Amino acid sequence: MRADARENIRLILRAARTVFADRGYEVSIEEVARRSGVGMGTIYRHFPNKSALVEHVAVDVMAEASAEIERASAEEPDTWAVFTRVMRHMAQLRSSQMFPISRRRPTEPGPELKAARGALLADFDALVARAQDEGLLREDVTVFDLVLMLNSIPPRIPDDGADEPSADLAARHLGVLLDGLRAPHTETLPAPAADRRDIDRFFRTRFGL
Amino acid sequence: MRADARENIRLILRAARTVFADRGYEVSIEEVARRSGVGMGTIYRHFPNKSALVEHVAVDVMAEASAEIERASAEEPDTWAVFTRVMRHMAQLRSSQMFPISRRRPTEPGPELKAARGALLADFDALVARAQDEGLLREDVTVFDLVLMLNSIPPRIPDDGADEPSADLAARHLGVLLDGLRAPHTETLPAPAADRRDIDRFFRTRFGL
Amino acid sequence: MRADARENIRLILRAARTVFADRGYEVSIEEVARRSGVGMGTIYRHFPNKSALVEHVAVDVMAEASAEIERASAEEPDTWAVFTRVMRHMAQLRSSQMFPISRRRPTEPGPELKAARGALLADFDALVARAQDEGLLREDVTVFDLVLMLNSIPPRIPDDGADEPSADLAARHLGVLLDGLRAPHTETLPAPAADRRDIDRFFRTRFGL
Amino acid sequence: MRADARENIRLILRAARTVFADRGYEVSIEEVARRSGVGMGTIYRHFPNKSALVEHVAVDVMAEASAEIERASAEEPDTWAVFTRVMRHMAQLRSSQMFPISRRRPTEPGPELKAARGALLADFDALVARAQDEGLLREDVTVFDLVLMLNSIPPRIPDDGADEPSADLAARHLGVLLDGLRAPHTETLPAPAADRRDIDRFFRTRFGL
DNA sequence: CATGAATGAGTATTCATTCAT
DNA sequence: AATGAATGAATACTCATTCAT
Repeated sequence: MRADARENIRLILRAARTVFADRGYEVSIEEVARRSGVGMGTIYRHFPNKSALVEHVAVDVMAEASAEIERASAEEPDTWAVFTRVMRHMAQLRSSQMFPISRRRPTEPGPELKAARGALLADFDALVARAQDEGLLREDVTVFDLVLMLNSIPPRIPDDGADEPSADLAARHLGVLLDGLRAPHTETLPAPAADRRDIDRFFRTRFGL
Repeated sequence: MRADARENIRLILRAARTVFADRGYEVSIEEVARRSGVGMGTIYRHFPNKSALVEHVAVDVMAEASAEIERASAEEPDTWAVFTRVMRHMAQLRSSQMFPISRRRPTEPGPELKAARGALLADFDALVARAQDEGLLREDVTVFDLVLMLNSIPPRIPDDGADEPSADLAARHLGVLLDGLRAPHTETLPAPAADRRDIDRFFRTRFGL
Repeated sequence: MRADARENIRLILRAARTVFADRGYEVSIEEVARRSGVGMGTIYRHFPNKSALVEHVAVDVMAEASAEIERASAEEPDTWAVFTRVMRHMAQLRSSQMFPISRRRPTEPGPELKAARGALLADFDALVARAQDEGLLREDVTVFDLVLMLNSIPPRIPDDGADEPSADLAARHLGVLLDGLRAPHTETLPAPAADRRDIDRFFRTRFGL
Repeated sequence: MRADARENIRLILRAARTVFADRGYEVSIEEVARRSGVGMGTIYRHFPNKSALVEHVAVDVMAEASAEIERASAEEPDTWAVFTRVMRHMAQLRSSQMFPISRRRPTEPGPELKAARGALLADFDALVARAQDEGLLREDVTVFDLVLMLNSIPPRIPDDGADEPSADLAARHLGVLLDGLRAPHTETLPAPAADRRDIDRFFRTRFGL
């Protein structure tokens, strides 16, 4: 692969991540191309279709999240500190990109996405189990709940000049969630209706991918 | 107004509410028509354009939420019981419809929507203040935080026959949130970056309306 | 036929004539109904479709034109005075309605229209021949030229309050035409490419009917 | 700009001019695309909307008319010859395209259109004034009358195979008009109801643009 | 390889016509 | 007989994807 091609892929992925975060998965490929500084055709050379681009961004974000779990586990002495740091990191990755929502007809995710997702879920689940074992995290939540919660944190809205009052909202939202997740708890959660064995189906119905 | 016309409006609003909840604001009018059992033209007879239909649904939902605040306040002896009941109700109204999200160019909301929204915010804010005064609800959240939180609760995904494992997720999510909202709390929230005086702008940037 | 039905037909035709004149043949039936003060269904009770309504208006106007030819011939001593009076009358009937222009797929005109058109053409042709025989009207124009000319006179544009500068334009246009039609003349006209035997086809391609 | 794109623009404009002339401004973009031999999307790549396409065609035609005024003024020795040549040229440009008629809600014309229209009116007005000063053209007509007259000349109707008897009609119509415009004259025209200072308004109410 | 022009299926909206009230 | 609500075909416009330059 030529150096400029590799560089273009980098540019595309960086722009896509930003623009998907700012304006959602529904932005046109032309917009992504404009922000990348490359032509539309270049995007299609490297990604067979729009879903593939979205998937690639998602895979990158998931890999970063996995890495952060590992890093935090190594660096933080306290399991709750690891957990909150990971949660904050994932929230900052702009969760709406991590598990991109599209109401369109869902597509079957590619193997890379499945792999990255599986790895992330496994890593995250291990952390969750550890925090629960230590009595820090309430017992009645699962990694699936957490993924949905992270995904629900409102994305930053890009300020178009004026005083955009949104920068803090995500952090405040996350703070409340963390307090709610800490053991012990008062509210009793209804039991999960089903166990979440069919991960793919869960994500496919929840998200576009 | 003829009886059948009134009935059709009811059918349209009911179908629109469901289909918007299930598949988002981006569904085509044709789909709404199909699910209503009426023709597309019938929808356009009663609603000048798609935005008007969305607004009408949103106004209905908000009015119901306002009514529920009043009803719960009258019926429940305990302020926290009022609060949780209202939160549960609003979550069940499928919050994603209450404040419909669209990433498209936002349109200026009509006066009915502004009125319903203003009324709901005022009613809800009074309840929030009461709960905070009584030391039940953490002091550092505002009605805007709550609106965003409600809106973030994952919508029910329609089960297409198979074992849809989502029915419980919303309730679980809300349970965690409620625990996080209860005073006292551990996490310190960052101060709001700005006060939310420009309600219209807040909603316009956050949601499509 | 009930008296109210007959009255409704009158109302419809009157409104249709005005609104077609003001806003063209493309106005919706709903608009015609609104201006008539009757329901859309009533129009369709009396006229099988929109073309039929247009035809009926056209037939009425043509009949009036025929009547005016007869009346003017009886009242005016001078043939040129007859001719100009008829031309002015037909221009005032708002020629664009007399032969309504529609660029849509032309429909086969009904027998009434053909009859009224044939009668008018015959009457008008007789007048033209008389004026030409007396050396008043240039020899090289035919009744078909005149019909097209009348039809080309710009309709009055309804003034929406402001100072509409159009009231006089039609009269000025007609004045120039009449001077151009008077014998003798300077310009030599190209010979007609074909004789106009297929009257129906001529009108069908020229106009919508 | 790529060569094929430039070629496509040329094809589109040529087809649009013809099809607008033949069937009016109301033809669908799909029809224009079919006749151009390009896809609909290609038209929208080059023209943001239908009005822009219509305007572009109109601007082209007006520019050609302006050029013809200049050319004729340079080449013809006699002012009346210049005038008739220009009139014939403008009639052949198919006046219905020069000032496109649409009964739909008029749109504000773009700056290019206003400029081209203003330039053409100025050039034409100078010629009219010259012809009137030399006593060749009747004094009581204005450039606005002439524009409307040109616009009233019936467009060529495309012959769909059969013997279309219309090729000569426009020339005959114009001949009569020219005779009517030549000084001296017999008919007295009513004074203009208003002077035509608001050119934009005049065109906007008369035409669609 | 990169570019961006071309394509055409999909969507919101209008309106002639039908039909239940 | 009158009404106006219901229908759905037609049309402007968008955007994912293909392909000529």
